[in-house]
Amino acid sequence: MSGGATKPSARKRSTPREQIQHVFLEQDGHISADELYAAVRGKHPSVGRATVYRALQLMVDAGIARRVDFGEGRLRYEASHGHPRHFHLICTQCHRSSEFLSSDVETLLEEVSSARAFEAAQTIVQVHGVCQDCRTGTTTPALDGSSTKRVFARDALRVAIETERQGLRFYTRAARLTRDAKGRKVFESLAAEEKEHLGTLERRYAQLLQEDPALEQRPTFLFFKGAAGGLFAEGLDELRSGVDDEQALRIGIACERGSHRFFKRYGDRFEDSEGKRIFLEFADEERAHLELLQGELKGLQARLDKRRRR
Amino acid sequence: MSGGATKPSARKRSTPREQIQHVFLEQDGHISADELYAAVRGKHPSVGRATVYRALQLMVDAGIARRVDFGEGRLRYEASHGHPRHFHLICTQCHRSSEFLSSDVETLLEEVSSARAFEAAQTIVQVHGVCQDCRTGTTTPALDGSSTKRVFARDALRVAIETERQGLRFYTRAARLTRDAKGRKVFESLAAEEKEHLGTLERRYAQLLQEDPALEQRPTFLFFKGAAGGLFAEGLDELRSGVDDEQALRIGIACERGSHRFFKRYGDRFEDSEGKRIFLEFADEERAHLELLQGELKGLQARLDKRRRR
DNA sequence: CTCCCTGCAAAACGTTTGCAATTAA
DNA sequence: TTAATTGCAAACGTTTTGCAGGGAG
Repeated sequence: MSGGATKPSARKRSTPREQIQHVFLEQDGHISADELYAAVRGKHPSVGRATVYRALQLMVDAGIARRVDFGEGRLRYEASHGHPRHFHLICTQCHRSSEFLSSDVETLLEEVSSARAFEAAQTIVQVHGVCQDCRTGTTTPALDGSSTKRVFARDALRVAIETERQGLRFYTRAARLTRDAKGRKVFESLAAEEKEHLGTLERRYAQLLQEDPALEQRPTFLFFKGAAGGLFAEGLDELRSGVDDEQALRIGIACERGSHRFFKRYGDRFEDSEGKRIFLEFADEERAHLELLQGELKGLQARLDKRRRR
Repeated sequence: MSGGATKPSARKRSTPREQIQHVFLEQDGHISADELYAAVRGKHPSVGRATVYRALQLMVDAGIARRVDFGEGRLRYEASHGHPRHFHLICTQCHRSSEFLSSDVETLLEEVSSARAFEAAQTIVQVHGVCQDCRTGTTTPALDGSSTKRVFARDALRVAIETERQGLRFYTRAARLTRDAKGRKVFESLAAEEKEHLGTLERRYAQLLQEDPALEQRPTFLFFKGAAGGLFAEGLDELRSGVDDEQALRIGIACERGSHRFFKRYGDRFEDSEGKRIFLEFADEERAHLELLQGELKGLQARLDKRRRR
């Protein structure tokens, strides 16, 4: 655990540890210690098995690698850089695994932990079974590292775009319903803002598609449901049943707060990546809206107070 | 066998394999092979380690035991009889684990599997972290086998009672809204039925509490949310917005179908237990309601058709 | 007699450690 | 010089296996 901060500067061209790390990082998927040892031996025949184990341990400590245990009786390792933490679907026949993330599952598990006063540090979710390829005989190529990143960015964008759309519908409707002129203006400007940002997100999405035309066909990585989308939808429902200006503001505030929290929380917890950036930028956007609405609510209340006093 | 010398009369009454199984079944919680070996040796010193491993494998094959891997570098085993499958909260400090089940998480994971065309066989969910006791210094006694069963029954009853209550409210309101005399009668009789059944369930709950007065304080085992409760609640919402007889019937049918499916699916998948029985009985109840409503819908449509033709 | 079960010891397996040699600072 | 790093081999803990002895049908 000790000599962390100092860099083991150039002693040879590269030390065995650096060689191992280099070989590790160019692997895709989940590699076992022995597989890594073999790969390293291919390039650097003098490296010992123990050094590989020690290097893996160090990479795990440094956050470069993550240990995964599929219950095979041996451990596997995956590169963590740019990869969000995730769950696994593990095929018992071909022993390949595919990754996914469900923010809804994570939320539920947090609720369970909290109900038991349990301080969760790490969550392992594995679904063991038979994959599509093994059942149908087709062959879906495994995702390499850069594809995974793009898929993650794609899904993050989809969540953001979907939320943005719901936000836009919400503010358009709220503007229509609001009688107070100033309040209406706020909703109108928010709607305009959402529209513009929606355009930005959609352009980014299109750009991502250009980088990888097959991207849209790739299976979903990030599953979300109630998490963020549900919030604005709920607000929309409430708007439908007829509300006054103040209530509309309050509903908007609740939506933006929920949305901000969701994107902030998940963005913070992702590894550094395009997907992370998308989430955090979106969280900022939502917070700005939140603050605008909060200010507007105060203003509205002040005006109402004044009117009442007269 | 060496037993001949030590035990004069009742020798050879049970084979080592039976002895191991017997000792295994009287253990609580998750036991490792070595711990079981030690426990068996306490009663039957001649049993070999390999026989313990072989017996465990056979019990797993026979469905008596379940393997669990907490990533400690060794496997653990738990008795499966009467225990529903479940997820784990695992304390990294005291190495104890507690169990829970979330039907919502299961549902979400099924959706993910289905989206990936993955045929799920087994789902592992482990939350690693620090338990309440280790953080606060208190000591919560571990649940023994019979307590776990009672907690499970308690939670199953709670889900059933909650669903029943929502059903009662739903039918009471539906009866009030229905103009067609025959349809109203159906809703009224359904409401009466739900009321009576609710009483039965509540009596069963009270009885369970008598068996273990501390039962109500024990932490939740079965987490449920949208799964069943949400269904009737949604139906109630729809009723509120004003519907005609036919729509009310359709909403009721949707609710009962959802409810039936939920209880049937989970009941089927539980190990044999009080909780399982509660779920399956409830599923039957809901199916009966479903059929009644479907018949009533047909009748109503026939009457409407007749009226229209005239 | 055959067949399966058993206990013991040995092997297998992935992983860690002791140690002496090597290297960098 | 000192401290860290390495390769090798041995040790480690868990689990499986080979095998010969025994019991039951």
